[in-house]
Amino acid sequence: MGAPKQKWTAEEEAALKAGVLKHGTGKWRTILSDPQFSSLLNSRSNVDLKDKWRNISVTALWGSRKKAKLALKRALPAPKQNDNNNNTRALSIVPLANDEERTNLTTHASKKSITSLDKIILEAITNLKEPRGSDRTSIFMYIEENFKTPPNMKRHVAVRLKHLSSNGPLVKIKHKYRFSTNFTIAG
Amino acid sequence: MGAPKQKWTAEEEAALKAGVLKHGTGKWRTILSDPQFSSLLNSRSNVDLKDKWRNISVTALWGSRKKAKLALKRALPAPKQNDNNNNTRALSIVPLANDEERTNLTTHASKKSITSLDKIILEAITNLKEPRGSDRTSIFMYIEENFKTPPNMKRHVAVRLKHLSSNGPLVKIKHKYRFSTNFTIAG
DNA sequence: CGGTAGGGATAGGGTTCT
DNA sequence: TAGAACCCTATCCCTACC
Repeated sequence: MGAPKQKWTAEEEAALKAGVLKHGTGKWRTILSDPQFSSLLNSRSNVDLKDKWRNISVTALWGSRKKAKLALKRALPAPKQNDNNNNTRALSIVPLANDEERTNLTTHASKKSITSLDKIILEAITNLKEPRGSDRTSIFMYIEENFKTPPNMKRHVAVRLKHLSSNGPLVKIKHKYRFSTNFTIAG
Repeated sequence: MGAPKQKWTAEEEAALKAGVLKHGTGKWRTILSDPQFSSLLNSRSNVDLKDKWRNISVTALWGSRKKAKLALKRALPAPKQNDNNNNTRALSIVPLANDEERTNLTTHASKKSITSLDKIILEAITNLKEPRGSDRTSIFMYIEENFKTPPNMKRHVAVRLKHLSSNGPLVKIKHKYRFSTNFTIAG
């Protein structure tokens, strides 16, 4: 606590961007030592520069999509399960177009253009990183956000969840104080 | 998502308080990993601990002053040091009522009904266990949380900090990249 | 040691639920 | 309106690797 967070000012951010343009990314100490920037960045360390640049990059990547998501979230106060589509044609789930984004966030799932549903479910649970496991709704939402899905995705996912937890790599967790059942990866 | 709010039990709260006294504030993951507390807190995340500690601190800090302060805070966008209480009557700081808790959890501070301010300051720094020392604000907060204080406590503490660090057992630490000064116990 | 990359933790503002 | 629980993410810290 001895240190309140030191928020980046617009000037500092501009200096960092200019520094990267001049010296390239990964040259944090060089940027700091450049007299052109050192006065503006004198309260930052090379590691601070690296972290801030990472943060700038991430928000730039996600910026547009995030706003759409937030708007959606506000429009739907209670996004109740509304799966009235009984279509039963085969599943074909493919990753969303902008793969650089996904690659940033996933550690192990790669850019295959077609992935099996079970793998997608495991990826969802892994990346959601919920300490007590993820429930079906969370898993649905993750998949919807990260893959192009057919209208009956939820039904298929529910079937696979049941299968994976009865004789596979998933474990059901029923919380003491909650109603929903969560799923985690066994081990 | 599919999860009603999980209210904190008294046991969990006690475990959290004990954990903070043992490891210091801001050591949420450490507290969670400590076998002394992990079983009691196993349904909480490190972020849950942080949030709960914030709630505890806020409600403990302000009994009656709360509303006035909040109003003030909203009125002043940049809340500069505003200690306009120039009262100079003597300090009388006493430990908070629930001494069983404090005594259970602190190793050396005992239940004296009156403790000298210098001792309280050392207790604060010791128990906060901040790796690079604690700044005045942290010390103030610790004292306000653990003792019943008069309105001009901060002024007196500031005076004693200056004294203790100029010719006593405290050492000032000035961080390379920051403005605030921290204090640690010399040795 | 000094430097960078990347994972992970924390702080503090916001939001939701009761 | 308020308080408690929870979410979001910029900032900061730790460790592995040169």
